[in-house]
This record gives sequence, C-alpha cells and structure tokens, in this order.
Amino acid sequence: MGRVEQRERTRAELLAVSRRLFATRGYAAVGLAEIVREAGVTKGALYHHFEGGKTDLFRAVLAQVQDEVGRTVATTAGAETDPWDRLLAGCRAFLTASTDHAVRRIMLLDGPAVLGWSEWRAMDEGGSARHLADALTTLVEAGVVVPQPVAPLARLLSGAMNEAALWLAESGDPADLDAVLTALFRMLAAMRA
Amino acid sequence: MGRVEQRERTRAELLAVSRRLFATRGYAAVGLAEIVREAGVTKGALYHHFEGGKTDLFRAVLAQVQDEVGRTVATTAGAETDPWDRLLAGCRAFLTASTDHAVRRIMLLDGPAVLGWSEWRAMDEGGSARHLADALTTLVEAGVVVPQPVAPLARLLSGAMNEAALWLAESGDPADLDAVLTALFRMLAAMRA
DNA sequence: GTAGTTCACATACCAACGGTATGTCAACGG
DNA sequence: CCGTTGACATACCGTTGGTATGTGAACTAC
Repeated sequence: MGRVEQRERTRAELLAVSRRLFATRGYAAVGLAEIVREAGVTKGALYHHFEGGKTDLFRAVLAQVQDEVGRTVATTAGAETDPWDRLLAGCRAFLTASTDHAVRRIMLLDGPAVLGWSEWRAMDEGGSARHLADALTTLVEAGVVVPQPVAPLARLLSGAMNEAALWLAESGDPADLDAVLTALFRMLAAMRA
Repeated sequence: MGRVEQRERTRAELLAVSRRLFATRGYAAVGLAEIVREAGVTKGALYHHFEGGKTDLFRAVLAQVQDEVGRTVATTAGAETDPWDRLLAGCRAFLTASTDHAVRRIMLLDGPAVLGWSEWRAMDEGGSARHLADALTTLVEAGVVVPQPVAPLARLLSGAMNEAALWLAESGDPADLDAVLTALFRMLAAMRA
C-alpha cells in the first residue's frame, strides 16, 4: 500500500469515526482517546492529519456535513424549473435533511459554539446558506420578490429554518414538518411582489 | 455577618464572576480555578452552591441573563397599547438587548450547546420566547393575524431573531439593525389578516 | 541496488481540567 | 454552654487535550 493511499485511508477513517461519535454524543463529551481507539490509530496520527487537534478535526467533520447538506439542497432545488418553486423546494430539502442526527448536532448545535459564530457562518455560506441567498437574489432581480436587501432577509430565513430543524429533530412527528412548512411558506409568500 | 447573608453574597459573587468570564471568553475556555480565584473562594464553595458543578453554574448564569432579557422585552412591549405595536416593540427590544456580549455568548451561542437544545428551549420559554408566543396568540385570537397554529410560527420567528441578533452583535453597524427590522417587519406584516 | 531522506505514524509524557472526599471552624438552636 | 448544622477550605484523583521525541517503512537520487 502506497503512502498516499494509506494517508487517505487513515484520514477518512478518522473523519468517519469522529463524525459518528460527535453526532451521537456531542463534541465536548467525546475524547480523543476514544476516537483514535475506534479508528485503530494513535493520537500521533490524529495530530499528524489535523494540526489544530480536536478543533481542527471537528472543523473537517463539519465541512463534510455542510457539503452534503448543500449538495442535497442544490440537487433537490435544481429539479424545479421555476425560481420560486426552486426556493420552496430548497427550503423543504433543507428542513428534511437537517433532521438527521449528525446535521442537527454537528452543524446546528456544536458548530457555532465550538468554532465561534463568525467562522461557523463563513462555512455555512459555503454550504446551503449560499443557495438560499442565491435563490433570493434571483427572485429579487426577476421582480418576483419585492425589492429589498437580500443579506438580512437571508439571515432571518436561515435562522428560522435552523431553529425549526432543531425543533423537528426533537419532535419526530412528521405532522410538525408540515406545520413548519406551512408557516414558512406563508411567510415566504408574503414577500412576493 | 449571618449565615444567610454570607451565603447570598458568595453565591452572587460566584454568579457575577462566572457571568463576566463566560461572556467574554466562552464556557469552554474558562476554568473553575479562574472563577473561584477571582471570586475569592475555593472550589469547595462552588460545589457547595452549585451541586452540578460547572454546568449548574452556567445554568444559573443563563437563567439570570434570560430573565433580564425577558423583563426588558416585557416592559418595552408593555409600553405599547395596541397588540400589534406590542409585538413590533417586543421584537425590537429583543434584538437590541441581544446585541450585548453576555446575551450573545451565553444565551445564544453556548446555551444550546452546553445544556442541550431541549433544556435551552425550555428555559427560553420562561424568558423572552414566551412573550413572543403570547403576543402571537393574542393577535391570532383577536383576528389581527390570519388563523394558524402559533407554535411553529413562534419557533420560526424566534430562530430568525436569534440568528439576526448574532449577526448584529458581530457587525456593530447600527444600520444593520434597521435593515433587519425592516425585513422582519415586512415578514410580520404579511401575517396580518 | 543502496544510501539517504521523507513521511506517516507510534510512544511517552505533561500541565491543566472537572470533580470528589474529607477536614475545619464559626454560626446557630436548645 | 454545648451539641449540631452549615458554609466553606484543603488535598487529592482520573481524565483530558496537547506536545516532544522516537521509529520504521516508503520514496528518491545516483
């Protein structure tokens, strides 16, 4: 086994194990000892791959989760042709995707607290949040939504959906998803010109 | 000095010190040693007052902060007579109050991650979130707002304002507060019957 | 082919952390 | 005045994230 292959394999295993543990028990409750034990390596390997230690490892896991959510939202929204329908489909996709344990715990709960809000937000902009801002910009430019600055609107909607996702993940009742979507779509519909 | 007085004084000092430290550097970055040193006591005193240790101490601090924010929102909103104006005034009061460092860091960032979302939410319901739900309920029952379940709507708005508060605390630009309020009020106005 | 270098880790260790068990002494009640 | 309670202080422990150093296999140059 070549060195590059070995390197990739170890890094991937470290990521997979820590993601699972972080998702189930949270960042603070998981020790590096448990991570490296389940990954079959030692702390030396961990610090070789993630220079910043535990924080850096979490950062990489969060990036992975956000990337997945972003892709899911993008593909689901992309299936719609009408820009307005794209927005609604994207919101629905985000809410359903965020019910997953890993997303909830890593992306919504621990993410801001561990990395700080500004870095979390910067990473969020690279994921699903950017799709929301893009969709809103398109709608404003097309005259579908009343002209207004997109940035604060996107933040408000992003925060609303993040909180709703945390709520939905807890309740587990599928009827709640419909209730949230109804309320959300009512709010969105109000923005139409 | 009597025992009850001494007890109150020590507890208050512990709360004040930890609140300041938690607010400036965050829950994880503050050690118990530093807290008890600045409070002029020892760890024995801390665990005597807060059985649950560091978590319990944080819980008490969070309760204090939330109570303050709740009172501010309630009094500001209470100055308005019209129910709709009360809602708007309450939202504005919450956003301005949440720009404070302690509120931002303790209530919005560390709160959910340290205590878990469900407990954080339960405490939030005792603070400003309840006023929001109450105001919405009143408006729905009065027919000012289109009939709909209040719970999901309150969650969406609460999440939107929490995220907006984090954004505003970071930017510091007072123009951003107006931008957020404009967007928020536009969303709220859309809910009117 | 082989000597030298690099790289991907493993090992051993450390200071600091949250937490606990026990000791102490002043305030209180009778 | 004396026994009890309560509000701490002291001493200690296991574990944690982090680091400095060692090691052997994979690659490179000649």
